[in-house]
Amino acid sequence: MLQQDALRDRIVARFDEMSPQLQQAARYILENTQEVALVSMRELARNAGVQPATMTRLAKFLDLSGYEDIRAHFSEALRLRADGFAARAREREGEQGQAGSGLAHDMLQSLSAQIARLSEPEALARLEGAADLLGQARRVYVLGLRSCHSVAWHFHYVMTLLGDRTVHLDGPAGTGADGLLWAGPEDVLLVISISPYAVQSLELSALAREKGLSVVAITDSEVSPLIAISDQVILCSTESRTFFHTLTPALAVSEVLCGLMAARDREGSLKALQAADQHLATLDIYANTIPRRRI
Amino acid sequence: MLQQDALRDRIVARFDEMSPQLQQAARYILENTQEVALVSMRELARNAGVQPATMTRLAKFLDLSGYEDIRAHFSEALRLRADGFAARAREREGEQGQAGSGLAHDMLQSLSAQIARLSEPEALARLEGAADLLGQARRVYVLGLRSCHSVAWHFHYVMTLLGDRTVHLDGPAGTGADGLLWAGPEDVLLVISISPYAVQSLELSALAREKGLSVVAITDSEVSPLIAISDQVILCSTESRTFFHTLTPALAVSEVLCGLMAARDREGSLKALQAADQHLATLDIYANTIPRRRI
DNA sequence: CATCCTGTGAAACATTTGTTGCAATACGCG
DNA sequence: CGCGTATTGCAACAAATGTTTCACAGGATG
Repeated sequence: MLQQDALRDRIVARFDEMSPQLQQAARYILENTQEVALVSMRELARNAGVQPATMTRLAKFLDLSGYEDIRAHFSEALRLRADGFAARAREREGEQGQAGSGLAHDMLQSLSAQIARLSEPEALARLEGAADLLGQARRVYVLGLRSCHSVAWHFHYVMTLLGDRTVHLDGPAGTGADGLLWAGPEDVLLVISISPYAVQSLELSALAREKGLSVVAITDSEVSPLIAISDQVILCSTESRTFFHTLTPALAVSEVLCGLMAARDREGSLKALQAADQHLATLDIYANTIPRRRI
Repeated sequence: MLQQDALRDRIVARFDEMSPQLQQAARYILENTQEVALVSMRELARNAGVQPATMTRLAKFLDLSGYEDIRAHFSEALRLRADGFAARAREREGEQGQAGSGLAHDMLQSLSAQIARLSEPEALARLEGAADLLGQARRVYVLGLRSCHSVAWHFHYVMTLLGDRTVHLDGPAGTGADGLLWAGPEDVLLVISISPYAVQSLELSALAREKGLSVVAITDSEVSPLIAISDQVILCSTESRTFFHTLTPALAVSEVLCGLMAARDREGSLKALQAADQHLATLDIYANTIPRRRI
């Protein structure tokens, strides 16, 4: 256990002052950390050869309000560890009076973990597979509606800098779907959709499939309706402590896909980017200082 | 998840036969596996937005004797997973040297770290400050062009679900800027811009400032031109191992801002979201299965 | 239209949980 | 030995858990 663990340290530090029974309980906890999170206090006490009350007393002895605090602590530790998340101690010591003051911190930690989880071997394999498919396509149609628009658009935008192979299936006046008109079996549809799934995204994906396109899906669950009709699926978490779903992991996925595709053809990508740079330069799109006002 | 997981597979396999409520429960379990082991059934049900009884019913549906079987299974999985963690970490170190194929892994690790860095005290303080300012505004104008469009739009989209205070400064036919016409000192401009900075973003921000608006900026550097004209600045890294900049941290920031603002007024937010849900439901925007084709 | 059926929410249920008060015990010290 | 203190076990407690039951709503079927 690499991470700093305040509670664990406290137990060790005060171990000598404890009564024999408390020591027995404490010893068992130290040696079976994860059990604390996984079983009830009574069962833990049973396994430790100790009375249930002793666990409560141990908690009080450690200046905690009750056994629940012990469990909460080790639960959190286990959560983080199972996340495969590089140990980052959560110091909850100073809970500010403000409601939701720790929210930002929690959200960011959680996002960081969710993205880290994407770098597990299985997810990586899926990313590679998807990049393969997208890389071979004659044209890549990108579809993401409502909340997923941001991801779809960003993917399209980046790919635009690398060439003109991508088509964004969106547009004013509901003409988005028209883009599929000339699509065929050599093409690929990249669809991003999370629960609740926009009907139109599902319909268009099904249509694309019928037209013979391959389908790559970025979605949120193994039971997403997109799974059935997709050749490659990338799953990303959307859980958030807020009222809404997060799209940050999905965006990360789309950026990785762009990165992988660009890496397949370094030469071409560089040349394309130079062309894009030049194009944008002649249009005076960018600046580094606040421009004086043209009146 | 490398290991075979019979129960998980069974859930996925029989998902289609489930009733909507069962599906919702099953979906949550699939996406939050570890929570099953760590919290009580009732709490799990609460988080999944489902009645406690539904969890029991799900267990029965899966031919188990009760919910306890589900928990036992995922507990065991988590136990194994946590045990295997040390080994896996060592594996990960070994993989580092690989070229090309490690790109995805590197990118994700790096993104994870960048976001984690945002939860440092100073960044958190800035986030709180920005949320304060945005929360007090009569109206929030959101501006993000080119690559930053995705972030701006996502912020606007989420805030739309919470009310009608935000105005997205973008639109077809170059009319985006017109939105500022009626803006005044009680309003706030949220501008997202990273290097290279779009001229128009800078111009509009300067204009907003002249009209008396407060300015909150999400940008990438302490020497960003936006710093000079902003009341609150949130810095986020855009470094990436690819040819392009990453916007994932910026998106994370925007989601945190949304989260903070929603948390200030839980009541109002919940009510607004319910209204939005109802609105979208009556429009039949969403579905959970691929719709049969309307011919 | 009546009828069945399935899916759902709410309430009641027995059980288990974590906690606490109290008596029994062990132990140190004069 | 006697006494006081600290530790322990036990039993009772309220709160929660997981389960079951029942009634109702909505859709299909005859």
